[in-house]
Amino acid sequence: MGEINIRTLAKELGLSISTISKALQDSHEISADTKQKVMALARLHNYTPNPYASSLRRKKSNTIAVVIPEVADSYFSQAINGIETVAMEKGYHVIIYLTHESFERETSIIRDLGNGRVDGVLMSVSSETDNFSHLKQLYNSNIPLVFFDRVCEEIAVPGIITNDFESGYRATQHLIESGCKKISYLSISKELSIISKRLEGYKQAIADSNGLLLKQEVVHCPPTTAQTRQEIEKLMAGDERPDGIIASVERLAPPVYEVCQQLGIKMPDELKMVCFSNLPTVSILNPSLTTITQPAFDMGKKAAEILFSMFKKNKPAPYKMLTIIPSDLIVRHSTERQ
Amino acid sequence: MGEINIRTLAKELGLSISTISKALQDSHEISADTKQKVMALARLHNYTPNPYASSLRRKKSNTIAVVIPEVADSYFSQAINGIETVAMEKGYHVIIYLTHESFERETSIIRDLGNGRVDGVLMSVSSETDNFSHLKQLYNSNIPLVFFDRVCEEIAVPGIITNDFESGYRATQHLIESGCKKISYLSISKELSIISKRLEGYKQAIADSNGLLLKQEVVHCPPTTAQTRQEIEKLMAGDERPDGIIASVERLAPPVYEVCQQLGIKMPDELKMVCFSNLPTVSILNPSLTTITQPAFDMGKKAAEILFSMFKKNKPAPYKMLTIIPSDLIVRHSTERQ
DNA sequence: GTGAAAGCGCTAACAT
DNA sequence: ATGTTAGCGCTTTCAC
Repeated sequence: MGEINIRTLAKELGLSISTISKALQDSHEISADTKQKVMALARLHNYTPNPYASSLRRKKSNTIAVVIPEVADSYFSQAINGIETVAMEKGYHVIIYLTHESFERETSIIRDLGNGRVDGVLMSVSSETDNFSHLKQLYNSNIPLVFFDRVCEEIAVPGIITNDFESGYRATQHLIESGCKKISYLSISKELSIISKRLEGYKQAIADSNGLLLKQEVVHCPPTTAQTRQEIEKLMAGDERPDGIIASVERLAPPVYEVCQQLGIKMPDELKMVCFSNLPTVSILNPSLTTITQPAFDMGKKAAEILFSMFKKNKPAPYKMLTIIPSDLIVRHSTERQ
Repeated sequence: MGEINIRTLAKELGLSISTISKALQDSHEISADTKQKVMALARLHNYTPNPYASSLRRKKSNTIAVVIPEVADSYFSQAINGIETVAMEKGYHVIIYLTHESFERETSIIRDLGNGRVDGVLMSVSSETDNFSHLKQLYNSNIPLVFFDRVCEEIAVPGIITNDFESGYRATQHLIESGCKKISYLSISKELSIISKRLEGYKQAIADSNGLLLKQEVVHCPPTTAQTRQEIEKLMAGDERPDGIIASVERLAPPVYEVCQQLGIKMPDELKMVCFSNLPTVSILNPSLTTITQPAFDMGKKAAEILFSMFKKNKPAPYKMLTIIPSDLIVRHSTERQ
């Protein structure tokens, strides 16, 4: 830490500490002349007030936490861009915490967030999370909390989501219209709100397709790539293999392509797929991949905006308000009708 | 911020403030019995010491900054995972700052980092950066700094890099061996160390292929997707279009595929490409993409480890030490010889 | 328009 | 083994 502080500046200018402080904050109590001098000296020394002293005194950290399962994921990294846009604009700092889909890590991260380190928390819950006491505790410590994408309905705070049910429905309907008779749904969690809503949409679409005799099936994909790959091999090597797949998150698409290549299954002839994905390369895959594309940047941006609105004390807390930003179904070759 | 603090605990237990503080730090001065009671009460109230008060007193923030151009990039997001692994283990917090390749943003971020907010900085410089006074200033304020990937050679601090020259050489050599006669190099910056080293490798490989009469050409790709797309269209629609491309960063690959599709240029028959990329989807592209794959996670991890080693005062500063972790050339169909 | 002084919550000498 | 106290660097009342 630098050895020059507000006291040094005060001495150097023959002014009091409080005058320096006020001048640096451009207070109207201070004469233009003094402000000039103070600012100039501060710039000269490359001085900015110690953020920890300032935060301690003000009881405000100018920092928010973003708690997500993974950063190497196009949805989350784009959401971070949205969050960072508004944080930057407001002069806030963003601490990133990664749970790697582990309940234990999530718990220990959240428990460390109630002590004033951050002014607010933006969060997407891990796929393992089925107990919410850590979140309730955070909620009870009165620190503003906003969920995005993977919300937790047990906690009465705002959430930014996309139209997951409808997206699951449209994806499935699209596969049915493309001629699929047996559609499998690749899941990653029984707990996650988004995954189950997408699943409900899928089920509803199948139910609504009376008379088309569609088989349905939910395949649970484990967290590691290798395990997921095995699960998909098992699925595709079986006698009753599907002719349509809904992949509920982007990391599930590559193993499907790989298994198809390995087993000589032709897409879209023998298998059609829709994937929830924001990857920039979906359009140049072989075949190009039909996707449900989420408004990741906008969801992150909106979540941050709502969090910042909660910082204004006078404003009433937006109790459990849900903001829905719709996703797009983008049709490409992986679902082309034969 | 919570209203319960160390004083509350002290009163509640009839002990002094300092006893509480020491007990919470598991000091050997405190009896096992007292520790028990203190820990229990702290847990009951979900109390942890105010990090800002603690940081102010200790002159240590337990926080590091990661300054990168972009997070929605597989290299940087994987590097963050490596950084986070070691930060988590050491009980450190990670603040992310995004420059979006803007020199101005980079400068203002760095200028705000000399005041004790973080104990150290990990950084990859922006492609616009050609003046290093902000970095020198940070260096002069004695806060530990480590570069990874995009290092700045003007500053005498450690850097973690990969074998960029050799990778550029091998990529080019591979294209030559696959029969290319005119190889274009897609650049994103004239300043960036990594880009120019890869470029030198490219030039050297061409120079070393005496007698094969290879044409070379460097195409500069602007920051936006649309502009890059135009640049590549111009390149590929021209009379003397290349039969080989080295794409120096991953975001340059999709537009090449798209332009080829649009103009009916067949890969790898009429155009072969090698791309510096860590995208998980390269193997399922059409055709699958030959890549130089960087050890992103390991580079992030190593950078963090070196930064943490600099925190130990007794250790000598690792003056301008360069750590090189090699990349892999992974051959796929985009460079298949006809 | 400027200054003196209290105190944010904590840690670490230094008592005892 | 426990307690007293100074002070980290800053902001903010309150006085002048």
